[in-house]
Amino acid sequence: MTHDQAASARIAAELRSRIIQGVLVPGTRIRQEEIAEEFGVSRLPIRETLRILESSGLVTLVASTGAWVSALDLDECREIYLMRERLEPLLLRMAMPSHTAESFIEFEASAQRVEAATSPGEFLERDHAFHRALMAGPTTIRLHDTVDHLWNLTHYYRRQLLAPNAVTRRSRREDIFAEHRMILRAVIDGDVESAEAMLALHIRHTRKLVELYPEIFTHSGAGVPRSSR
Amino acid sequence: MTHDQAASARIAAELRSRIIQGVLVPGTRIRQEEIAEEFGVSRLPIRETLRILESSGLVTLVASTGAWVSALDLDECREIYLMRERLEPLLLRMAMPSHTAESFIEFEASAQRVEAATSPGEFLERDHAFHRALMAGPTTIRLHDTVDHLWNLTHYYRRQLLAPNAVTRRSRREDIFAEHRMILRAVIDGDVESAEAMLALHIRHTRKLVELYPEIFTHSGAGVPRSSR
DNA sequence: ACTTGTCGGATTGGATCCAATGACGTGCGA
DNA sequence: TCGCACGTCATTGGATCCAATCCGACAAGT
Repeated sequence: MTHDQAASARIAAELRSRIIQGVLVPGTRIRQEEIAEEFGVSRLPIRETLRILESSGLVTLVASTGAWVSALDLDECREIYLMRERLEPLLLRMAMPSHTAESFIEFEASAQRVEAATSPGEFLERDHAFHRALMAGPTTIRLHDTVDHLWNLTHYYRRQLLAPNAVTRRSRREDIFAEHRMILRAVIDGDVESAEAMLALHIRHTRKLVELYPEIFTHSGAGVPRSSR
Repeated sequence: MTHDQAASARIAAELRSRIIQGVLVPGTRIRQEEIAEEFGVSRLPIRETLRILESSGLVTLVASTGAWVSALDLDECREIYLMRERLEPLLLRMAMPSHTAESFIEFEASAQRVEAATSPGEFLERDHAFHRALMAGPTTIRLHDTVDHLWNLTHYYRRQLLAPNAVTRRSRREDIFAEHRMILRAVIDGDVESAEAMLALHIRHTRKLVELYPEIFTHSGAGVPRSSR
């Protein structure tokens, strides 16, 4: 079939993936023609793609000038974490009624996979999978999208936090595992209040860690337009 | 100047305004050519406009088929209210440190204007202004945008709730005023915890009211594609 | 030497034109 | 009379072409 979905949406998904995986570093310029050539389409769908990414905050575009991968500063990152501290517990609460005994087994396995991760990339991937599994509910599309969106916005910096510095990785690693187990325990017990509180604390701890390493927000490129949305 | 901002963004803002003001009813189809002709531009910027509105959930577009103003059902509306119950108190908390004595005076005046509103449209307008004023902070762009977005998504239904039925309007009116005053009192006292709790309760009460009148979600148009995001 | 004005290339924004897909209506057959 | 298939038509999706804007370099003047 010629287009199982619109080209703009498909390319937007691909670019989003590159941005959150750090292939496209915040601050780098995006030239329409370059992307168009790579995907073998005209510039037109690319323009639509950039509008989509802009309205979700991943790309900052200046009229008649160009598009850049949005960069966050520490305050914005903190703000996003604060939002996650409020929203993810809510999402977890709404997902919990639909969990079953089979879900719990899968959650345990997922938590095990996080602990068995050997590389930062693997860890990030599996950690995200664990959180997504816990909060996967049938009837919360918008909330789920919002949470996913917030996660995407900070994914690059989370990776920065883990990748270069073995110290931050070591010190926090065991804490994260313990927190995961406590969240999982509360979920299995059906204790909504504990699960919410523990998940909020989990995110809060990560935020505190981010605030300890503000140097990950110093992008070398000086002329990077800041995000406007 | 030929374009102080991009045409797609300008038209997106206009259409958004029409949707939240109820000029464009949820479920109505949007034909690109029609809009293009009205604004005196080609279909191209309209396409970008629709992508923008889609990614913010106001418009649902089906590949090669068309675009419709997104319609909510009761569950989605409840979900959005639950998100607001979590996020708006956070935004209020973050805004409070920047408030001054002059702000307080303006808040009082704004609350008075809400109570003096004579028509449903006026009431909605002033109520929104009051909430926005309370939560206007300098350093919370993304949170503010998210809250504003959630507000937009339910604006039409809030209007529906007030407009036709004098009973719901009467019964809740005094409660709303009282809650506004209690929130304002807490804000002026600098009591963050009370302000957060009271605002959450305020939103919760409105949600409960919405849940009492599910008939506002019965859109006559049968073939309306549901929102996917 | 530094600032300022101007010119040129590169890049984005928009309009028109063409192809492809989905929907609706009609006609044929059971 | 009802159901299915086919053909036409309206509408969307994409490509190419043209105009407007912005950035950088070069040159001239102070």
